[in-house]
Amino acid sequence: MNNEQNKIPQATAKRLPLYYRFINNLHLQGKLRVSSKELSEAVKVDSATIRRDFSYFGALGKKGYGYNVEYLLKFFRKTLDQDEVTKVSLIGVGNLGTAFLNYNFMKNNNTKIEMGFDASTEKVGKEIGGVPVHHIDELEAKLEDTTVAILTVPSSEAQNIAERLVKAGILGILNFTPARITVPDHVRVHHIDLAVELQSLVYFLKHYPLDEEETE
Amino acid sequence: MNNEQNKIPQATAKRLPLYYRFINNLHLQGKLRVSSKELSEAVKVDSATIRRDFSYFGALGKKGYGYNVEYLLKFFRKTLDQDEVTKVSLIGVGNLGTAFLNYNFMKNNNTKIEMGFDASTEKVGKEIGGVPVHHIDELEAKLEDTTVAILTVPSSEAQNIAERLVKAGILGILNFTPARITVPDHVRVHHIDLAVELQSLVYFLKHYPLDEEETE
DNA sequence: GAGGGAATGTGAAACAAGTCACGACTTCTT
DNA sequence: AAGAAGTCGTGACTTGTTTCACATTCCCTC
Repeated sequence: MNNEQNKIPQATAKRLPLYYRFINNLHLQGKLRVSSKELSEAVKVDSATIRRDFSYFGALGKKGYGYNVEYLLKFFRKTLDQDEVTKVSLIGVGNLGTAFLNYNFMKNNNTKIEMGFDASTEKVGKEIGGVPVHHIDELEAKLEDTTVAILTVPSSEAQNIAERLVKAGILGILNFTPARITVPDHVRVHHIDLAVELQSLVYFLKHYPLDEEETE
Repeated sequence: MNNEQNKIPQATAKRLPLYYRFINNLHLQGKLRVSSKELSEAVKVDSATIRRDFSYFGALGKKGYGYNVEYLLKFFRKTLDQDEVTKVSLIGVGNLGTAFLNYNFMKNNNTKIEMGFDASTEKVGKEIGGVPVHHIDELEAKLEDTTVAILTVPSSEAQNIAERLVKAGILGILNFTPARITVPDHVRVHHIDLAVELQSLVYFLKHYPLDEEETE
C-alpha cells in the first residue's frame, strides 16, 4: 500500500485533501476541465507547485488542455482511500470536542467519528452530532477498532490519556492540547496548538510585514 | 521593530511561542538551568534545531552549562512582545468559536480576544468566557483597533466576512473555515483546516508507516 | 588551579520544497 | 490545413530548513 506512494513529499501529501475538496466542488458545479492556473487561484497554491504535486502520481493532465475534472476526482478519491472509512474516536467533549462532533466530517471525508469519551456525567450517555458519548472509564472497553483519536482534553490529562490510547492500539493522535505528548515510535502524533497558531500569526504580523509581496 | 528580526527563518519564528511556553513552565517549577537536550525532549524538537533557533538571537547560553532559565524567559518575553497585548476579535460564535472564547489565552499569551460577533440573536448581548458578543451588523462600528480576527463562521460566509474585516482595517486573519479566502496583499491569512488536518493524518498513517524511525 | 565532563554555537553537508522557464503536445480558430 | 494559443510535465535552479559533528568554552570537583 505504501511503496510507490512513499516517495511523495510530505508537503504534497498535506495538500492532497485540499485538492480533493476543490476538485469535488468543481465536479458538483458541473465543470468538465480545469487548468493548474484556475486551481491555483482557488486553493492559493502556486500553479507550478500544483503541477509538480500532481506529477508525482504520473501524467494526470493533457498538455494544452488541462485536467479532466472527473478523471482527477476519481483518481483522488482512490488515492485518498475515500471509499474506505477510517474510524476515529474523540476524547474530551468540551467546547472544542463538541465543535468536532457537530462538524460533518463525512461530507467530503474518509473519516468518521464513531464515539466520544468524557469524564463528566452530564455528557455521558448523550448523543452529540449523532455521536454517542461514553464515560472515559470505558475507553479501553469501547475503543475496539478505531485507529485514530482526536485529543481535546485538558492538557493536564493529555499524557495520561495518550498512554491509555496507545495501549488500546491507537496509531494516530490529533493532539489539540498544548502538551507535547510522548508516545512510542510507531504512533504518529500531529499537534495543533491553537494558542501557538494565534501567537505566531501575531509574531508574523509584527516582524514580517507584507505589502508588495505575495502577489499572485 | 523588524530589522534584525527579519532575518529569522519562518520555521524558527513558528516555534518561538512553543519555546516560550515551556521555558515559562520550567521557571514556574523553579528550575534554574536547562540544556537543549532537555528542552528537546519536552517540546519534541531536535536539540540541534533548538540551538540553531536560539543562535539567531545571539549567544543565549553558555558552553558546558546550558541556558539560564530566567534569562531565557526574559529574553523570550521581550522578543514575543509579551507585554504588549494584541487585540483580537472572533467572528462566529458557534461551537468552535465558543471553544476559543472559553480558552484562557491570556494565561501565557500576548493576545486577548476583546469581542465576539455572531448573527444569532440568542448569543448577541451575552458574555461568553468573559467576552462580550455583538451582532455581526455592528462589525464595522465596534471593531475599532483590533488588528487580528479569528474566523469561525460557516464557510459560505467566509469570503464575505473577510472582505468586511479587511475594509475595517484588520491585518491578520486566522481562518478556521474550509474556504480559502482571497484578500489584498497586505493582509496575512493563516489557514487551519480541521478536516484537512484529520484527513492528512489518516493519509500519513496509511502511506508513511512509522516504526523504527523518528527515534530521538 | 588543573583536568574532566558537559553542552554550546556553528561551518558544512544533506535534505526538502518551491519556482522558473521551456519543449512538447493539444485544442481552437480561421 | 495551418498557425495561434493554451497548458502540461519536468530538468535545472533557488531557496529554506534540518542535521551532523566538532572545536570551543565553561562549570565543577578534587
